[in-house]
Amino acid sequence: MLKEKVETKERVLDAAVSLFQIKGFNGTSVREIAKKAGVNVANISYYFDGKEGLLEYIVTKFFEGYIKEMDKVWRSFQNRPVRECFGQMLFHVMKYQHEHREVARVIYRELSVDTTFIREIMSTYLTKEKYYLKMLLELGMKRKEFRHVNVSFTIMQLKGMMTMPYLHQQYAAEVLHVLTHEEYFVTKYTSELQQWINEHICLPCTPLQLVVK
Amino acid sequence: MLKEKVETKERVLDAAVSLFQIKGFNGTSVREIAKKAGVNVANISYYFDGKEGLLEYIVTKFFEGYIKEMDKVWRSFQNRPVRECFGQMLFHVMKYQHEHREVARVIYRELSVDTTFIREIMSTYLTKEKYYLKMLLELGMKRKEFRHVNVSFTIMQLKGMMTMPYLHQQYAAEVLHVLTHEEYFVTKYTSELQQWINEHICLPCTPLQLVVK
Amino acid sequence: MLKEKVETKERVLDAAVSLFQIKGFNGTSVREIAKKAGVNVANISYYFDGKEGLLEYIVTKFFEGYIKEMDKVWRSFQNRPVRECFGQMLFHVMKYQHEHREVARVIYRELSVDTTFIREIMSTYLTKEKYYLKMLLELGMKRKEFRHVNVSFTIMQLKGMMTMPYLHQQYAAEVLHVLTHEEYFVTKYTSELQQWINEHICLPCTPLQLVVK
Amino acid sequence: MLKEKVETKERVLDAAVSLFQIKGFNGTSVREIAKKAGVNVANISYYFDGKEGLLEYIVTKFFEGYIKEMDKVWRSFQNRPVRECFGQMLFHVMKYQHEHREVARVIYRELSVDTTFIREIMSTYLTKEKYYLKMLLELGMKRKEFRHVNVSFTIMQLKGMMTMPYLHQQYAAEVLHVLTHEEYFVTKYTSELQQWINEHICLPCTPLQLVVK
DNA sequence: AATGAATGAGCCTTCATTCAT
DNA sequence: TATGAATGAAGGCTCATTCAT
Repeated sequence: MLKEKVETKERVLDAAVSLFQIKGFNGTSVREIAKKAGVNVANISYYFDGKEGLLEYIVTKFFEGYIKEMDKVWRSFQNRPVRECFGQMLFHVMKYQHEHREVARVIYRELSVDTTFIREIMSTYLTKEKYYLKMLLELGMKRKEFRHVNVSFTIMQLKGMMTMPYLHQQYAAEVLHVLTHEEYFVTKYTSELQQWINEHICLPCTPLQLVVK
Repeated sequence: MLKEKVETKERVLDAAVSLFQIKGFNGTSVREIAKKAGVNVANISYYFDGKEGLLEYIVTKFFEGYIKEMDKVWRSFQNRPVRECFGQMLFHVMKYQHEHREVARVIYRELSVDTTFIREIMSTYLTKEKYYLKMLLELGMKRKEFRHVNVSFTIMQLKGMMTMPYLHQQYAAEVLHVLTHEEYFVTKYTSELQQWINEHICLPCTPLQLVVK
Repeated sequence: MLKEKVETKERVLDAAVSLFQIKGFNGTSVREIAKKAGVNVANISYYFDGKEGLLEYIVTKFFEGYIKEMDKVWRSFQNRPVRECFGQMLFHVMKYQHEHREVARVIYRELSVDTTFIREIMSTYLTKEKYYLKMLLELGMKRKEFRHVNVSFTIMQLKGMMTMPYLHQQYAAEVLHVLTHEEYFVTKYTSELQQWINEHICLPCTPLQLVVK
Repeated sequence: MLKEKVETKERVLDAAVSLFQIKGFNGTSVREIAKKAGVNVANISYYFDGKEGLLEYIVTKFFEGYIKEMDKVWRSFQNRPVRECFGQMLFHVMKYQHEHREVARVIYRELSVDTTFIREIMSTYLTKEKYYLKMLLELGMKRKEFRHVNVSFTIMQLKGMMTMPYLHQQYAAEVLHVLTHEEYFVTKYTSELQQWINEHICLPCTPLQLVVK
């Protein structure tokens, strides 16, 4: 049936993400995935053209949505205060990341290895992300909304803070006793980051209004 | 000769770290390591009791030194202003991490997978690290040096910022065009983090003196 | 094809028995087996879950049939003279052993090593075999058909004589110049054993009728 | 010291026999042997020229003593009744075997595999053993002491009964509950075998006197 | 005589993939 | 679309042995 067909692909994706997230891409075998998904191994090659293709599909889909979120914010805020746009961007990206937190954990880990595919991801999606952030920061600085900051360093710090709870979810849970998958967490953590922007980036006279959806 | 014997073990370690860092633990085969080290494969089992043991050796050694750095700072600063101790701790840990930046990349990546060994590392070294940070933060708050902050969130943000340039070294280089292995970088980035502490944690009246070495 | 599928498994079995018999279980590598069977090595793990599983399959199958033979005789002879049943049992077991003489050689050798699996085999099949023999001997003694003999010793002697030509087939051939695989041999040797039963176990008045099928 | 030197060789032998007996020759590694013996692995190659040489040493030593026992009996009994000589031979061989029962288990198992070395053993020691047995049997038949029996079959039966308790020591213990290492056992079992000779081989008029040392 | 380091060959198993069905 | 059989390559590990000391 038609329904079944779609399901197989979806079930493979779910199983793969769930396993990659815990054991890593190279630590997971296609047989495990197929078993967890309750389908035949050959389907993985059939639908994704191999294990590698499966990862590529997952990563690409994630970043496609990720950039779309940024794009959406950018297009709707173009002429308002930069700080608002920046805050909104942060908020929506965090929300998106939270909704795809298992995939995020997989991706942020795999981004740290050096393969051709990862380089491609960097030169497309991550460069695009950087473009948005840099543009906003520079615009804010130009408009005297933001202090003069080192763009790269700021992005690095921001990305470090943003990815930490999802990449190191287990550390958060077992060492810090913070359950990063809870709805409450992402809300609270995001406003901490927005506060950081306020303190660290915005010029003091005009504080950023926290806009939560 | 005595010198030779030590060399084999050391060469395996170097080769392993270098490869793990780029391809990941599971993405690297023992044969590759042995080949790169210019020694026989069997030496890996001989010296480290298998590939797993090799990783454990590397990780343990790194954290042993890591905690030692924190401990050293803690013992020499006990009765001075907390902000100084906190700043010194950050500085020395960043320095240590920079000196072992390849290992750091391996470790921060592997920390994100779920294995018995990683859980052990968390419950020993990372719990110890958290203990120091938490203690200092709470002491600072008690002494009215620090603002009242959420300890776990603060640690998460701090650790996110600290690990980012080394875990995602390639991203830093290729997307942000920041060469995180340069001496200059670590100095500059560390003072950014210290500034963050000043702004975000310290109460405004008494700014932290940046103490570099 | 259906025929092909069965063949692979069967060919592995044949090759394995043939090699185990000559070189021993531990002296045979899976690659040799696969090569001799003309199939890929991976099939051994695929079909038998590893080399160990292959042996277990062979041994279990052999003893399953072995006990079945004894059982069959037991069920059809229940109320006739014990000596007849005993003789029939010997005859059918020898016949079964002869038909599976290669497997028998493998098994009688491996039975002499100490592994968990072998202990399991002993506590199931060999205990069952002993049960039949003991029962018959005791029944015969009770009915005054048999002399009073030490059951354990008798079983040991009998089993020693029965297994010798197959376990030490090569000795039989090269030293004694007896070709134990010949049809003629098993017939002759079995009647010698039946004669032994007559002389050693049966009371003289009522000699056992040799019943050859 | 001198004492130590001898000890190393002896300790390797003891450890080897003990392990071979339980795990088989191919199932035992030289490292295990060295570890159990408490000596360095290289000593095995040093003293026995490799693992194979170790086995050859053990086997040869055993059979050297074995044949010596037969020879001794043969030389001292030459002109007395054959049955006595035959009985004495059986007795001394069983005694020798019992004293070297661990080695015996190793050897009888390894005799069943097909290697060049085993063929050599067969064509020397086992052929010699057969020569003695055959000679005695034929002499007895000639002198009308023995019934006319098939020499090869008789040897096969006899050897089967003789080796069974030592090769399948574990079977004897765990299935038949007979502890074949006990002094009592060998005495009792040997007289059973001598009785077998009486019944099966000797002509009834002149029974064999059981001579136990 | 005895050692510990080091080797190359080989071990069994598992991998991702393909193929006929 | 989905399967189970089958594959070649590669995985990590252990083997018996050698060598300088």
